[in-house]
Amino acid sequence: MKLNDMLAYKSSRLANMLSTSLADAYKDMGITVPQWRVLATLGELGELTAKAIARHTHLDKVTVSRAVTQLSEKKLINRTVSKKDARAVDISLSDKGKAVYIKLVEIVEAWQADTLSQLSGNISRNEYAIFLKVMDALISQKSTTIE
Amino acid sequence: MKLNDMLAYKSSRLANMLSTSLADAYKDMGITVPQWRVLATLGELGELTAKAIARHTHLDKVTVSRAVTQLSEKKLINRTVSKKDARAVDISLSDKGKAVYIKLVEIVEAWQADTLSQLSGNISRNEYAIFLKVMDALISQKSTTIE
DNA sequence: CTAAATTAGTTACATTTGAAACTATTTGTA
DNA sequence: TACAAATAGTTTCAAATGTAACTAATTTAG
Repeated sequence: MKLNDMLAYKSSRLANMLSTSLADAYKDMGITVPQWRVLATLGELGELTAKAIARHTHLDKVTVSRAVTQLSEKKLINRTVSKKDARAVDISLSDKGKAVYIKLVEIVEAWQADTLSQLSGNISRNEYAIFLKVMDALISQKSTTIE
Repeated sequence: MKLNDMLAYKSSRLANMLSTSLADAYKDMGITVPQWRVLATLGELGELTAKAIARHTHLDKVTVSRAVTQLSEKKLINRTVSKKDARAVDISLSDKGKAVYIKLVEIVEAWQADTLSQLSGNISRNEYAIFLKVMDALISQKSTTIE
């Protein structure tokens, strides 16, 4: 078996390339990957605790804590101690954060549409759908095995 | 668009899970991911310079340099200054390195076979082939764009 | 009710990683 | 030839990331 046929190697290479390519598209906004995942989660789900964000983004709680601190320094989120549990912090997008989130989603959607359209010569819509299905199957297999 | 529908996010999650799962399978051997990639390349292609290893593994040259140093300390590889170019180092597997490589390939193949067999309830052979094809198409798209 | 165990989040520390600077050698060019 | 530019590989430094230890609050068991 050759390195290029190894599933873990190939998917790690793909992920690196996609992440780099996408991060390039939004690097002007001064947002890191963990920060983007936190913003995306808050934009999608509204007010959440740090723990809930970690669960949804699959980021480490330390990484979330740091991203939240950084986003707070940029005034993109609001943090208030939870009424129900004084250990927890309720986190939500500020108005400025909402604007950044909307802009980021536009960028990500454009990047993704562009990526897919460049694929369309070689890969059909149906093949791409199968690709997503296999990814999901692998993710759910490994998440029940490991997590 | 939701986080879970984002291609870069999903593929990064998949790569993390696969890498972790596989690295778990060979962690007893005390080999790191970069070390494994170097061993796999030398096992596949024979004697190479560090630069050639970096090109084939898509690892940074610094990462290769360090992995090579570590593998040399473990006596898994031989390094000799190249006859043709005194700046370059020819690197090849030692006998001990070959034995470790063979063992590692067994482990990786078993892991991969197991991963695929667990998939077989939901995903057909053909669907899996399409998955690989789309991965390759994405990788080659982004490698011409970026690298 | 109270003490032990658990939980949310942060901080401290060690490890990994890559960019930039550096050394030694080779190549290209006048 | 000789000197500038390029190249192979290493080392140094700073940034990112995760583990473990920690603080403060909550839950659970007796």
